[in-house]
Amino acid sequence: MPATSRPTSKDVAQEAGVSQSTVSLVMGGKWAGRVSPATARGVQEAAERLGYRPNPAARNLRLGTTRTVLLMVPTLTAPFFGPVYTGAARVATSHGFGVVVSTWPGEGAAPEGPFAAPHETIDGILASSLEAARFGDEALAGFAGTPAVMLDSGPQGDVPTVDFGVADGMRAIARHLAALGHRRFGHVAAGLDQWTFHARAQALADVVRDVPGGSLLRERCEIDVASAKDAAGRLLARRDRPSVLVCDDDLIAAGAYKAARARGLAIPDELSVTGFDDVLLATALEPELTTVRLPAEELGAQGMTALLELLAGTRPHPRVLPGRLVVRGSTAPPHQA
Amino acid sequence: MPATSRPTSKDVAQEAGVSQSTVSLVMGGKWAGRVSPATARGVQEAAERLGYRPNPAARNLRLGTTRTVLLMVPTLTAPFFGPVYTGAARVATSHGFGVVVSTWPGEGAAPEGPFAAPHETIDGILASSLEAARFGDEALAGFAGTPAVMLDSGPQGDVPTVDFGVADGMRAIARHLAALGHRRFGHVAAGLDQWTFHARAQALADVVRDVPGGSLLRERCEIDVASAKDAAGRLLARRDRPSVLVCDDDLIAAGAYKAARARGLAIPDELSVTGFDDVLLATALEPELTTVRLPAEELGAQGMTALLELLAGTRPHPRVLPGRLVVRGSTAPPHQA
DNA sequence: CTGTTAGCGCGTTCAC
DNA sequence: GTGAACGCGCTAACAG
Repeated sequence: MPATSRPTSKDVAQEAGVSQSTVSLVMGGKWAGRVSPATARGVQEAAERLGYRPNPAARNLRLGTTRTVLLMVPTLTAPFFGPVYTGAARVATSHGFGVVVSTWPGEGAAPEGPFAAPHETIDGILASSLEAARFGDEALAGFAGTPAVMLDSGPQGDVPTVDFGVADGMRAIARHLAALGHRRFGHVAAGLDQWTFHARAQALADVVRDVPGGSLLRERCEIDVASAKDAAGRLLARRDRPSVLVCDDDLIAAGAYKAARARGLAIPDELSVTGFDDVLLATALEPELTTVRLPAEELGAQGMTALLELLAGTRPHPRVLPGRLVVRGSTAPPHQA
Repeated sequence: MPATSRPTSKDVAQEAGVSQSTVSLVMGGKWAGRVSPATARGVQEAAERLGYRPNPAARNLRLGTTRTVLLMVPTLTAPFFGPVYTGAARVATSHGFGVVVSTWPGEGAAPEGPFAAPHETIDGILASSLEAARFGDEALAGFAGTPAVMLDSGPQGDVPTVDFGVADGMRAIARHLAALGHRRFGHVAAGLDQWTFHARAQALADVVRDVPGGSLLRERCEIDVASAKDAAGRLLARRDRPSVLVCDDDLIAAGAYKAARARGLAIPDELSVTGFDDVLLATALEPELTTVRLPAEELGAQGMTALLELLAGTRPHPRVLPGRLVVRGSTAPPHQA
């Protein structure tokens, strides 16, 4: 056969002098007691010799399944989502599944037809960190029929979820700060319409309300260092300047560091700063950042586990992954002004 | 039909009262002058009503093409590869292609059969940052037949490549440092057997050799903050301590910062530090890092462009993307001891 | 133990 | 302008 096109199972059958079905059985690895060892080895050798590999498209068509799931994330540029993939891929691999990643289609890219995103043939979807604005159109119409699990997107109607215990995490931060003696809280909040950020804001407000003499100011920003620096700067410029900046994300905290430095405020002696997520950056900063560790890899792993259950016909229970307060060097009792 | 299984083109045909081929023509968008507008609209409405989407597996099998390419990277946890994906996806999308990501199979995971990595049906492969050790087995046997482009893996035999001008970048750093008056160079090198790191080491050595009275010490480490801190610490503990630490990666530079801080050395007054890549971290550090900006997104974009050319039958020319020296606050003339 | 047969859903001839 | 028939490569029944 020409070298230009790949050999098919028919070619292998011919080469080995058997029928296609025998080839299929041998390649499928389930010839135990159905094909003679001699014949099987002959087939394997023929396949090897020809460099044969089953055509996945044909296999998928016949089987109606691809053993592949799609992980959709808002972006791969943010440091948070790499580990999510890693966790998902680990679990998937151990069950003979593959994972492909896609990012949510951008603003401009009008999805042609319902759910144009994956060119892929997939068995299920892991949808991470969905924006609230997307729920209506996509989560319902988009996934149409495809088994899906939503990650880090808050409690949903009828689709299984895996979420972080962000409220508990934020409360832990706030209580840690209150115990240190802080009263004037500044919240540098992510300006994204996502469940997780709403939950963080709510939890922080709840705790501060119960702090005697407690006050809370809020500024919103993008999740990038420059924007966060601006927002933090606005907070620090006030006469009633907060003694602590509670940031919705470690990246935002990095911006807060820069704003503090720009005003000559020492961390943690004159200003405490906290982050959220505990990405790599948190320990690269000086001083190292007090933050809440969100088990991103575990999110991917648990999500995949739930999706696999779903594909197997079981209805997975909702999962909540606790965040853990990690106290490092960026928090201290407030400066006595 | 039952709600459990997705509608097929046959269902649409029946619903619209036409034949399958008519449906195929209309859905394919090429019914210009072959199907009456009235019929076409009827088909489209029927498809809409049923929520019909062509079965990708069947389409792939028939067409022999998937309009999907695979991007393989060493890891998604490192901050560098997100932008690579973004750039590749941007170009692919504009040509009607999709991108799926995979990481190189881990050490333990023995690839079953030749190239087990993608469960996917793909038209081509973008292989990024291959380790030299992998070349023999994978690059040759692995891609067997599949059109591939190698990214950031150095010049290859017969497969098209896109690389960074890392040697030029490293020379720019070294000359910048030499011009500031530095003589004692320390190289905190990544202990990975990749082309890019060999090229960096070579370029640095070349420049230092031509610096009058120049000396060069080298320590290797993993690409993570803790390991880099150790390696940098070993360099700083020497009697003939370098006046500058040239780091193979921004992450490594972050470790160098910590080592410096641990020894009470002020950056840049008592010690200069440089990075490589210019990831997000570079501007989050204090002082901001002097580094070489590697256009990661452009790497993905150019790689995809080359792969698309390859798929179209053209032989793409090798591409080299220049790195640009970005001088920030972490470099200064050496301290007069 | 092995070979023959049928059909997954689609796109594309070729008749009408 | 439209429909019937065929085959992509594979696997699962069923015969032998």
